[in-house]
Amino acid sequence: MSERVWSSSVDRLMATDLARDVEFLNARTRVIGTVITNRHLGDHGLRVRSYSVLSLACSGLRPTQRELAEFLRLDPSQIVSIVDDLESSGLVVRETDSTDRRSKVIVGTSHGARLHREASRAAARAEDEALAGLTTDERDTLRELLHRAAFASAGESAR
Amino acid sequence: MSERVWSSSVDRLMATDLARDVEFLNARTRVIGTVITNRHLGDHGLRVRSYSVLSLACSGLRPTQRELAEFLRLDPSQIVSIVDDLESSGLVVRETDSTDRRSKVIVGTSHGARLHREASRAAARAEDEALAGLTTDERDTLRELLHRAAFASAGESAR
DNA sequence: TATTGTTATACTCTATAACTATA
DNA sequence: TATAGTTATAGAGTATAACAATA
Repeated sequence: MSERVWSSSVDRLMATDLARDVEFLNARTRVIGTVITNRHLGDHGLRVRSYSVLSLACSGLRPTQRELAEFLRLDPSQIVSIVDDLESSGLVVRETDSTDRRSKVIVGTSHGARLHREASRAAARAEDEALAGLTTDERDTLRELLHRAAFASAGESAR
Repeated sequence: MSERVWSSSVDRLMATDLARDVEFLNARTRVIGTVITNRHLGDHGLRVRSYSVLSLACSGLRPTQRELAEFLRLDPSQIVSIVDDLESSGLVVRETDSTDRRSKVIVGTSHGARLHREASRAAARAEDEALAGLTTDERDTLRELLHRAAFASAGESAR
């Protein structure tokens, strides 16, 4: 069996209502997951947000900055600095959309694609570490339910 | 059936690997959930973090600030300012632990308990809104899996 | 010596408004 | 008139170190 890893202070409070609150559980899971993932991605000079943008840039779908912002739920102005960093590192390039010269399409370079392949393995290891304690089936169920929650929640189109 | 609420830009990118990444899905779900929950809690002058502290203070378990920090995965110094705010609003009080005078136990006042009852209903409505699209059974499953992920992930006891 | 709460500080993340160039 | 990207700025959240009181 797995050993106890948190102090008694923590499981003493697990009897509270808050410990059954999805918003709280989501927040706590995310803090833990982000710390672990940033640590793994840090070996490749990336963090969660920059990895996400690089991943979409290397998907072949040629997203615009506006699409990145909506998908990642970040403000368009935040995308600017993330793309600036990735571009100055030679991982992605901005291409002006030929059909709408206002839009800029973000595409990964060959260097970016190579780094993304390495980083995605690091991200997978981070996920594996963060979800230790869940079986493979349970991880798939969690993924499916989070996917629905992340994309099906109506009405909250923006801030 | 529910109508489409996100633009085509978003579901165009749902075919990417990132859309199956638990860390990303968790982040997106949390952003949506936090926005919704903060909006509901704002009617009572609370936000997610202050509501969490108030909730534990009103649990009857008399948590110390250190316990709050570990359970909520916040730095002890962050607890200070949250408790300062709640205390200056008359919602909680600091009581010096009689068995260890270094520790301060945070307990809700009667005013705090009353506000917490109202706020917990607001939080429940927020959860209901954030998880629209999931059935009751699915919400319970999500709650259970997040609970395991939030508390079972070993090794990441602190920074 | 070690721990609890506290203060101070810096850094990251998030939110808002205004500007430019294109449509 | 509206939209994509950009800049600037402020606020919220997070991380780190040092200190006083107590153990």
